[in-house]
Amino acid sequence: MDALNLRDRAASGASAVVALIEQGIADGTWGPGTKLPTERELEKRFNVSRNTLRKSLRVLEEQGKIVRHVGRGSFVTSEATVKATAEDQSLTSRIIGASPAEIMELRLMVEPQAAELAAGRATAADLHRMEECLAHAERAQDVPEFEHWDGMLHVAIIGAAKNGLLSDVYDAINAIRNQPEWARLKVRSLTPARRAVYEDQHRRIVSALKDRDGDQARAALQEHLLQVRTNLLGS
Amino acid sequence: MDALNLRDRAASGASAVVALIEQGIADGTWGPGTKLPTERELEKRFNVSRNTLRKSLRVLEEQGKIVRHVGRGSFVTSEATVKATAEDQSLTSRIIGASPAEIMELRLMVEPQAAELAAGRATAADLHRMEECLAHAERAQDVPEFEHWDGMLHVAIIGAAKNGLLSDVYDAINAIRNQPEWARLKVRSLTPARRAVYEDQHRRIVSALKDRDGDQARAALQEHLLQVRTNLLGS
DNA sequence: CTCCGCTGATCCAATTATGATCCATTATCG
DNA sequence: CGATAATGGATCATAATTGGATCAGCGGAG
Repeated sequence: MDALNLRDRAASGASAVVALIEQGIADGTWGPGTKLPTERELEKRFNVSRNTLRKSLRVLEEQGKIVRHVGRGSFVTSEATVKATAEDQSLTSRIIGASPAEIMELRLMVEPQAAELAAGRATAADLHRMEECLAHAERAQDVPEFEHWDGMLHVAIIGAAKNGLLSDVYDAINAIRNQPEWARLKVRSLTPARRAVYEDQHRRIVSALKDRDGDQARAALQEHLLQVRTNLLGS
Repeated sequence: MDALNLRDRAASGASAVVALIEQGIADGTWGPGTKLPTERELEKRFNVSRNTLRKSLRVLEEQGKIVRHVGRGSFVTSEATVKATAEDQSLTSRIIGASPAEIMELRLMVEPQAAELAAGRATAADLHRMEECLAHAERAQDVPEFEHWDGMLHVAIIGAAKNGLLSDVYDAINAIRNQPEWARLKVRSLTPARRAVYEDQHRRIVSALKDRDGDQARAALQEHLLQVRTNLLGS
């Protein structure tokens, strides 16, 4: 089983291929007017059958993002990149238009201090919930599942700070974090080794909270987030 | 929130799973029209049998929160998504319901660190805007006018941190200045003596920013906010 | 003990993906 | 020009995926 096979990922299928190609157009891999690789090439690159690949290309063609000519190839429309970026910004602009760098910066501002507060305010139920998130995360079979419980843990920590407004704000941030684009970023950056590091850091954070050690909790969470940021965005 | 608690009482029931999935939809884990993991995936993730999982899904389907198609999968309803996004966008309205104590706590978390960032990122225009706010505030004839320029100054400082997401969040918090209840609280607490103290603190903050002294800026803003909190809420 | 809910297993039906084959059009080169 | 290769277009039988449904068994609550 090739781990890189799209086929055995949860998000496999034609729509996933559409997203990948859209991203390639958006990020400039295939600029305006350039020729895409041949279908028989893309089929191998994305590890899908040619039929599936062709279905994806048809979607992109109907969206006007590419044009196809028999015997010549498929080409990115000149306005496709404009469309793609405009779409991205309209879909995500409101609160969602934040860059991963901005999000991580905000999280680094808020979460460590929230952890410090949580150390003094967390109830037994809060701590227990965190333990459960830890357990679930460590039992997770794949990246999305791990991410799910990872997110829940952070939510639990924020919640333990007993500031409803803070929780609301964090929920808004979390909603951004769950955008597909951001998810892709996370999946790419989460190697098994890094996941092990995260689990260790998580344990340390929760441990500090259980010890009611605010300084330790703040430091541990800050260290964790700095690690996450480095892994996500590079140093 | 209690969903996780329910799970470990050896009674990991269908209702608990419903709550978990509802939360996943609410917090954006499974957002707009996205496809839920397959039943055989969710059954493993939540550690329940497929029958139980399916019972939960049926509840969610009857609530109109998801739709299911044989051979395709289960999808979050756009209606459910609207609810989720509505939650995001009504962040402002929820903030209005937040207590002054919560708001001040959040401001104390965010603003000092934002000031530290602003020290390194503020443009000449940013600093000039702050100076203007200072001048206007000191020339203010009454409390509401002073409050206006006071608020603008804080917005300017946040803006100088050059984090659009942070600015958005702060704008939402700041919107509360228009709320009658909050305004009344401020009017009561703003004596001439305190206003003089604020003006002095403001000057020190801006001065530190102009000196590019992040530590000083953070400390000054923190001191200021602690003072404000004390005046507003009592020690 | 009985009842109810959860489990694990099995089979079914709808949908999608696959792999192979052949066709139509265009590009390349002698 | 003409032959050949390359490329998109199309179809089909088969396999894999996924929700739908049922059933016997098990275990705790009443």
